[in-house]
Amino acid sequence: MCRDALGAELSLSLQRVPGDDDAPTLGLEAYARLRRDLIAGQLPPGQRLRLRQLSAAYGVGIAPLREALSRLVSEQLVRVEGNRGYTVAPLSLEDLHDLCRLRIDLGCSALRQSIARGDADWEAEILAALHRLERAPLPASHEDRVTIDQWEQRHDRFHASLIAACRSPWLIHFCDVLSDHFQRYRRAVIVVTAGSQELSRRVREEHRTLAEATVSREADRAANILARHFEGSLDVVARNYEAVTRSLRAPAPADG
Amino acid sequence: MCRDALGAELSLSLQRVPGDDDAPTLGLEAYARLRRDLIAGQLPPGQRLRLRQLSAAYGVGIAPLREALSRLVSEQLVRVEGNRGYTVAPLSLEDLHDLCRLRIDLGCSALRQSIARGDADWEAEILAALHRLERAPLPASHEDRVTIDQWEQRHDRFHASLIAACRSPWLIHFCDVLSDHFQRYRRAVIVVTAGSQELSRRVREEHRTLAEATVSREADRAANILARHFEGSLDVVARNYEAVTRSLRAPAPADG
DNA sequence: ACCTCCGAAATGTTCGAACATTTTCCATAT
DNA sequence: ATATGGAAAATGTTCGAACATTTCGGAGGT
Repeated sequence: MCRDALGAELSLSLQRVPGDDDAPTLGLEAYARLRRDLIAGQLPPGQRLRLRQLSAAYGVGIAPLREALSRLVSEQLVRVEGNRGYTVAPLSLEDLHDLCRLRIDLGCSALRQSIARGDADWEAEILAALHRLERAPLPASHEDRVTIDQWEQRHDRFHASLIAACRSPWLIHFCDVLSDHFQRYRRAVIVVTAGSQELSRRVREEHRTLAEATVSREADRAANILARHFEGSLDVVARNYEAVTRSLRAPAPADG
Repeated sequence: MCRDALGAELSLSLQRVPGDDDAPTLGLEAYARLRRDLIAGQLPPGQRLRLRQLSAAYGVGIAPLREALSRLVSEQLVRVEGNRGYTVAPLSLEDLHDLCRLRIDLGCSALRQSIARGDADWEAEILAALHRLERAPLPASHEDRVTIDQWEQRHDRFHASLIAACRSPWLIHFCDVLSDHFQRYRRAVIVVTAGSQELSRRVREEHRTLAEATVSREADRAANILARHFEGSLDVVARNYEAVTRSLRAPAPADG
């Protein structure tokens, strides 16, 4: 009986339940890993993605790699040219501004709908996500990927919780897309935000008041805070982005 | 000299110019063909996409097929489950309503921006697209794919021309996504629209006044017409969709 | 009659090699 | 020196076979 029970348990743990979607194929794993590295900026914009090189780096064959890259092409994180391979999608100031304008539009719309339709569980999730975000340490350096990853994950989750009750899967999807793309720009400058006491204090305050206004159903105020929060992020990122590209375009005037 | 010139011309026509992106790989061709068939409803919602079967039908190997399907997964036209293959994404009434609500929101927003920023070329394109749409014959039957394809193509192009000047690539992209998905629902009932004199006359009138209001820069009126045009399409499709699924769910009450 | 187990068939996944295209680079001619 | 042509290398693409997983169906037991 003991052996039978053990056997049953074993087969159960190996079996796949109907709603299971962990899907442990190499193609899907490669997709997740590439996506993470793309958004985190580990693979620099414009860089060519040579297949044999990627294959060695990620330890998977070319077939699952191409599958993963194909999905990323549709997500606009990767570009493809027939017979000339894949490259990391470039960043640009125009794209950044377009991204942010729409993020404000869609985000505020989603937030208003969420406020109109959310229940107590939705409110609870927001407060929980806010708490986790506030407890996440700010990264001290560009190299500290673990801390950056954790902060970004909790930040994403907080913003996702705000609009989770809007009952529009497509709207949530589009907000996610924009959020992921914006993260590529933000990752480059997160250390700046973290380095400035003034700035990080302001951002924390914005998150707090945003959660407060949302949970207390003040739609206009919440939407306003969200819009200004996004505008503020754009400001920081754009300022820094300009500085970076300027230094790349022109030779350094003083210390060259 | 004659031979040299001929040779030069030949090599030129075979060579690829820098900005060329026709990309004649099997993977990209399969992607385009599958996408067309998915949107046109040739591959019914929910149907399993067996690889060897598709491979035979489309005359390409499994590798390029998986590439194509992976892209379609990201576009939400196909679903994938690890180790259990691909299926055509299902349709649902909830999805249809979500789709249309957002189509109205984003479409009107894009139209307003387009009206604010468009130039004379943009106006000309709208009038040209409207003309082509009005000259497209309406399909007489469900089987008449050539006519349906042509009408849908011109209809898409007309709506695209309206928002082309909004200067927001992301907004245009999202509108395209929604438009493609909505087309899956509309295709099923286009014959109904075409069959009703009353309905097709009304739709034509809507397109005409929409173009007129847009070109004469009456933003409020144009946005209003567009919203009601989308609502009207939703109505026709939803009514028909309900009828179809009802007849599938319940046995026919009279002639069973 | 129902359930469980197990093997066979079907199907999805991955690899390595073969093939095609693009890119690089060097020899040659102007 | 610069431009041209074309081999050689690098890279992208595709195929067919091998491998893994899932699904189907029947044998055996309760």
